[in-house]
This record gives sequence, structure tokens and C-alpha cells, in this order.
Amino acid sequence: MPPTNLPPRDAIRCAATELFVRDGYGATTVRAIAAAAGCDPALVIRHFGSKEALFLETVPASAELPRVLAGPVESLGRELVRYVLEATESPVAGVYRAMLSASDRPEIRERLRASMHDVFVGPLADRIGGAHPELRARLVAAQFAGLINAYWLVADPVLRSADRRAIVELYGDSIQRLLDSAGS
Amino acid sequence: MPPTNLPPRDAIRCAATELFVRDGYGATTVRAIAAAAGCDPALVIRHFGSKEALFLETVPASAELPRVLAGPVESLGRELVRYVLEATESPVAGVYRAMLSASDRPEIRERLRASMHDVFVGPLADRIGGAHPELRARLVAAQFAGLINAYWLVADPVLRSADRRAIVELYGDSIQRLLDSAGS
DNA sequence: GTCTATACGCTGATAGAC
DNA sequence: GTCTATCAGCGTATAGAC
Repeated sequence: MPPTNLPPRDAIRCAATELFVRDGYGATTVRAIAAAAGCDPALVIRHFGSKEALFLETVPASAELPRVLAGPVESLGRELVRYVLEATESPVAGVYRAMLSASDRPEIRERLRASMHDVFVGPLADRIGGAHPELRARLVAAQFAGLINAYWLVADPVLRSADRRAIVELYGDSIQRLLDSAGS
Repeated sequence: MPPTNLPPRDAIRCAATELFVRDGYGATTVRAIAAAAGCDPALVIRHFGSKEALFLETVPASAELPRVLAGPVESLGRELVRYVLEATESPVAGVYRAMLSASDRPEIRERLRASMHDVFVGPLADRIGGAHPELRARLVAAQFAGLINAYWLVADPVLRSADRRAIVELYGDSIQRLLDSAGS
């Protein structure tokens, strides 16, 4: 994406998001971001302070999830799995992958944690009844992330070649068990 | 761990494993490994070819897991969760974290995939009956990794402060559902 | 063969001139 | 605001001393 007529700050943001999500944190260089945005590498740092700060400011905490989480709880398990499998790689998977690939950095790990909590655990915990609602919501998030991990990041061939409906049923019902469990 | 009397090649291996597992791939420098092993940085490359090759040769595909997987299938769900929670940070979690932190590298991602399959999916698929045994085993692995991820890597406070027995019961039973499901 | 010294081309980041 | 010059540190390669 050579020279656009966006103001440089926005051009940098735009290029950074795309590259971070596509190539991961370590494989994305400040110079590559600058080239994609059509500006000087020094400008990138001048505007955002550091590569890490740029990452934190541009890579979003997936915004489409809440809609799925707002659906009926009875069918949420399978719906979450469907959402992961049908992602066009960008909405969840790319962002998640980018964050994981940068997870040696404490601040980015902290962001991962906060984003998981704000976008997933918080809203979900309010909607499920029973015992330990927050814990159960967090475990659902863990299981959800496990699937993203296996399907998009590791790209396991067993999963990629499997019938999607089977995955939805099996893994979805497993998640559903956490959602439904009355507790100890 | 300053100068030991190990042959340098072993000293490098030893230092590399420790640093990779403790700090992740990106945060571990070849020079730091050399310093810990008490030798010259160039020696590290001379002996192992590259940082990535050193990583692949030293960081093990967790070896203790198979014992857990060999236990009775009826209680495997909770047993796997217990195994994750009681890990002293090194056996599973550190290795897994190190691999994830290096997952921008295709070869290391491939290793993650292979290791998951050899140590987990293969042995498990042979032990569970029903439909789609390999797929179900892979989904159990995904769910297992999700917990490692949330508990050890993200170190989510909701999980860390929760009652371990509650986690074992809830998440364990959810895994167990995958193990038991007769399939469609 | 085993190791050291040195250097190359990259990275993220800074200082200061336009 | 933007670019030029430059920094120290990175992974890596090679030449040559033991």
C-alpha cells in the first residue's frame, strides 16, 4: 500500500495493524511499517514512542466478539466454535496470534489478559447463572483460546481437514458443559 | 551458572534450555546463552548453526506427559487439569510458553504441531473409542493447551486466585465430555 | 577440531538539522 | 513535523590462533 493521502500518523497506524496481524510482532520491523506507510522509519518512533507502544495502540482487542457473546446462552457453546472456524483469519485469529507472538513482553501479556477479561469474561460472567460464574467464564475463554490456537495458529492438519460440523458439535458441547454446569 | 566443567557443547545446551524456557525465544539472546555457558557467542553458532536450530535441539517436547495420558480414560479429564495446575512451571508450561513465543518462525510452529501430535494426539487417539477418535484427541489437546495458556502464560488472576479443586472439576469434566462423547 | 577475534548487515531507538 | 546521521545491540559469518 504505497503513498496514500492519509495523514502520516494514520497511514502508520493502518500499515502497522496490517503487518502486525499478518506477520506477528517479531517479524514486523519498524522499517517495514515505515515503508508500507510511505514515510521515514524515525517518524514511526517519533509519533508512537516505541514499536511496542505502536503495537499496543494499533492492534485492537477484537471488537466483533461481543455480538456473539450476546446470543442465547443455551447455544453459546457451538456458536463460539462456529465463530472461530468461520473467522476470515483477521477478526480474531490474526489479532490473537499477533499478541501471542509478542507475549514475551510483559506489557503485551498484560494487554492480552486485560483484553480477554474486558471483552470476554466480564460480559459472559454476567449472563450465566450458577456457582463460580466468573471462574466458569474464564475457563470458557481459555477453552475458546485453545481452539483459536490449534486451528489458526498451529493450523493443525487434523483439525483443518476435519468436518467443521463435527468440531462445532464436539467442542461446542464441551464448552456448553462449562456454561451449563450448576457448580459444586 | 558461571564456568562449569562440562564440555562447552553441553554447557551451551544446558544454558540455552534454561534461558529459552525462562525468558522465551525473543528475549533470549545468543550472547546471553554464551555468557551463561561461559564461552564465546560465536561458539554457539559454530556448534548449532543458528539460534533457531539451537532452540529446536534443546527445548524438549515435554516428556512427562505420556505418563498422565496412560492413566485410566474415565478420569483423564480431571487428571490432565491437575497435571497442568501442579506443574512447577518448568515441565509443561515453560516449554509450551517458549514455543509459543517463537511461533512466528514457521519451523518452530511446525515443531509445536508435531510435538502436540506425537506426544498427545497419537497416544490418546489410540486409547479412546467412539467416533472421530483422532479429532476428539486433538480437541482435547486444544483444550489442554488453552488451560496452560490461560494459567501459566497469561497468568490470569481469576484463575490464579481460584480454588484449584473447582478448576479441576469444572474444566476436567468439560474435557471428559470430549473423551466420553459417543459421537454423531 | 576447538576456540577467539573481529566484522558484517540488520534491528529499534536517539539527537539534531531543516 | 520531517528527514539525516548515528547509536548500541542483535544474529551470524569467517579467518586464523591453539
